[in-house]
This record gives sequence, C-alpha cells and structure tokens, in this order.
Amino acid sequence: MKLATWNVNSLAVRLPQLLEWLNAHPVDAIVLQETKLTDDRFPHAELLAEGWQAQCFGQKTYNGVALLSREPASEVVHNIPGFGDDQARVIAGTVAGASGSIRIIGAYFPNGQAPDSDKFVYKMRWQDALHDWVRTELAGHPQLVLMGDFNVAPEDRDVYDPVAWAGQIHCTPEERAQFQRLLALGLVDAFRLFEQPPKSWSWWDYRNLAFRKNQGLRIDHILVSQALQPRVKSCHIDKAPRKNERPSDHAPVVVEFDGSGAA
DNA sequence: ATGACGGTGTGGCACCGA
Repeated sequence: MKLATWNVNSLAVRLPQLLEWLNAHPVDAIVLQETKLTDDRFPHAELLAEGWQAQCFGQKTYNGVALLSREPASEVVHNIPGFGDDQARVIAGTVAGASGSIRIIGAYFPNGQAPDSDKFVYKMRWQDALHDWVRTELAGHPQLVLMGDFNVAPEDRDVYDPVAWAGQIHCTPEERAQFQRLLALGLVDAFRLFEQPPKSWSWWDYRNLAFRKNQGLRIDHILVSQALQPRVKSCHIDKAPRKNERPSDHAPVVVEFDGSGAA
C-alpha cells in the first residue's frame, strides 16, 4: 500500500502533471492541497477516466483539499468537526487496503504569515483543534495517517538556512511545539524512520533560483500511527516534479506500507 | 532588499503563499 501527499498549488494548472506523476508512481491514495477550486469545477471526469475516485473540499482562489483513491473512500469528513472555519483545509476518509483499512487525514495547515500576525493566532487555534480531533480519530481508527502541507519545518535540519530562519514563520518554537504535540498523540514522522539524504526539502521558493540552489524547507509531512509504524517500508520526497516546466513549488511525499501483513 | 516567482480574480493591478 502506497500513499502520497502533494501541494499542487492549483489543480486546474497542475492536473496534467498530477496525472503524469500518478501514472509513473502508482499509489493507492493521494491527498492534495491548494487545489484552489470550488467543488463544481473539480475535474472528477478526468480523474475517473484514469481510475481515480475523488473526494474534494474546495473554495474559490485559496486553499482547497482533495482525497484521491483507487477504492472509494468512506466516512468522509470535511474540515475539523466542531471548529468553525470558512477555509477548506482538511479532508479525511477511510480507504481499504491489503492489511485492513487506513484512516487518512489530508491537511493543509495555515501558513501563519508572521509570528506577530492574526494569521499566526489562527494557525495556533487551528492546530489546537486539529490536535484534539486527531486524538479522537485515533481512538476510533488505530490505523491512521495524517499527511499534508504542515507549513512547519520541525527541526533545523529541515531548513536550508536555520540561522536566517530562526524564529521565522514555519520555524517558530510555537509551531515546532505543535508538531511535537501531534507526535505525542502516538504519531511518527515516517520520513525520519529512514536514513535520508541531507538537505532534503519538500518546498522551494519560486524566487531566487531556490530549487537550483537547493534552498528549501521540509514542511510537507506524513505522520503514521503506532499501529502502522511497524509496516512502514519506505518514505521519500520525490523532487523530480519540481523540475517540470511550470511546477508546483512543493514536491510530493510518498510512504509505502508492507502490504503482506495479516489482512 | 519593502525585491525576486507564480496563481487567482478580475484588472490595468492587489493579495497571498512560504
């Protein structure tokens, strides 16, 4: 079983690249962020033609998330229950796998803009609500994956210039503490279960030739529950799509589970 | 370096992302 997450920065623009990538990298499900599409404009037909069931939760211009899967998802949830939010940032669903079903939560965490901004306050409130909801989800779904664009670089080794970024958005102690609180629920950062190339990033600024200079951040993550951890076989960032013409500024992250375990 | 690039909406640009 393979899962992936990708901030596509406009699905309308990136649909051909997404389909191309999915063709070359067969996954069982993928969560998308920043689709920037209202649900009436979501490309269900194009995806279905390639065999993808899609659950979408979008809005105009900003945000928007989706869950694509080979098998239809069940128990679909939009945003964090009980947390009033006019921004479309979360989609969850249960997808059947070879070793039992997996609860998938796809999330587009708020950017936060700057540590002294109202948007940062919202980011903290949003993460508080996510934390509490994920705890209840874990209770009902021990096999759970929380993945998406977290907009947090958890450690200095996830930042190309930790000195310049110290205390800046994505690197504040508050955001990193929130990330640790999620791990404390019994989740593990799948990427760090394995030896990885140094300077592994999932996002590079469009400006400044950042990709060419490999100046980036690792802010897209896949967290897996304790019940799934023994079955994690690999996790990697595929930076190849960042080399495309007109790429997303984010690269997909992929996790593979050992599917040969007891069903 | 109040910069840069790219997407959106709808506009002659502003706003947002990270």
